[in-house]
Amino acid sequence: MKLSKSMEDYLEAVYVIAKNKKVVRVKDVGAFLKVRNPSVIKAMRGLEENGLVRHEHYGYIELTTRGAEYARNIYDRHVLIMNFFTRILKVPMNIAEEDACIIEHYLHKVTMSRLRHFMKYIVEKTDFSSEQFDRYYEEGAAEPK
Amino acid sequence: MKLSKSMEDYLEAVYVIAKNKKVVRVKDVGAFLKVRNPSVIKAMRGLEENGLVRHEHYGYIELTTRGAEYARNIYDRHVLIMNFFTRILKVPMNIAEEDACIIEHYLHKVTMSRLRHFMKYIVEKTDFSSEQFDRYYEEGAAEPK
DNA sequence: TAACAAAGTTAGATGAAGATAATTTAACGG
DNA sequence: CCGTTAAATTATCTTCATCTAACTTTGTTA
Repeated sequence: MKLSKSMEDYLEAVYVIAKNKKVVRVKDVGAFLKVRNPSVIKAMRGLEENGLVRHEHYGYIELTTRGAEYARNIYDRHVLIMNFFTRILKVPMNIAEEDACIIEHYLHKVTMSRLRHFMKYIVEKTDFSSEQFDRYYEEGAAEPK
Repeated sequence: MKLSKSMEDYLEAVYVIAKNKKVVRVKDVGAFLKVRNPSVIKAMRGLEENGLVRHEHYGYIELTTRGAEYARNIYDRHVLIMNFFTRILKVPMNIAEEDACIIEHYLHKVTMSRLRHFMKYIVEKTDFSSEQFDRYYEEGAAEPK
């Protein structure tokens, strides 16, 4: 089963909030994703129909086992992409976060796998240095392409 | 002015088709993007309102100067991302193409700039070898993470 | 314990992006 | 120069993801 980007966002939000807050409420998800409550409700209904969350009427939101698996998968992608952007490319945090939030939903499994290995490889098997690259970038960024 | 992903796709399609075909027609764009003619018409109207294309009734589609600039920008992103995926990560063509088609619309200018410089840096200033990485990947891909 | 505030829910509207079906135009061959 | 066909266009519908406004429930507290 493959969710839409939007539904994946809601699922991931529940996952992330649950990691820090014990219980997850509609308004937490809304605040996290910057959407209104009715949007959250509707999304939770969709996720519930797919057996990914439980949502008690006027109550808490919880991930099912399957939901947690799916969410962890998305979140791992998020972290991997973030690491590539911030540790290798040295993109500023806030920009990396924005970019990761979107493309985490779209990159092919194969691309993710190769990216994961690439990061390991470049650190362990080459003389690449992110600090040196950063200096190189700062010097050359004026005349790009 | 920032177009939606969908509108950028249409604009880029016109640009790419125009590079190989002299004239661009509604059905060419439809075939390229795998959408029906009415969707193309509606999109062209939108691009026209933004001064990015000209579309004669029952006639050809052309980019304006501004449209060509915008389209070239998207296309350059596409090529850059494709190069990263295929030449560095060694992701198979068809997968790289799919991924690039989507994320080209979302990556921040800064991220693109850093990626561009990174590719230059890694090739010119480190001992990274894509062939060697490919071997490393094939050996290690069985036990990921 | 009544009532009030905050959170949740429902109903219904909007806008984007696509589709189908029906109509109109263009253009070419007999 | 007329008719056929392919392409373009219009009108209308669907789905998705959001919103606002109005209502209900819950839980706290005076």
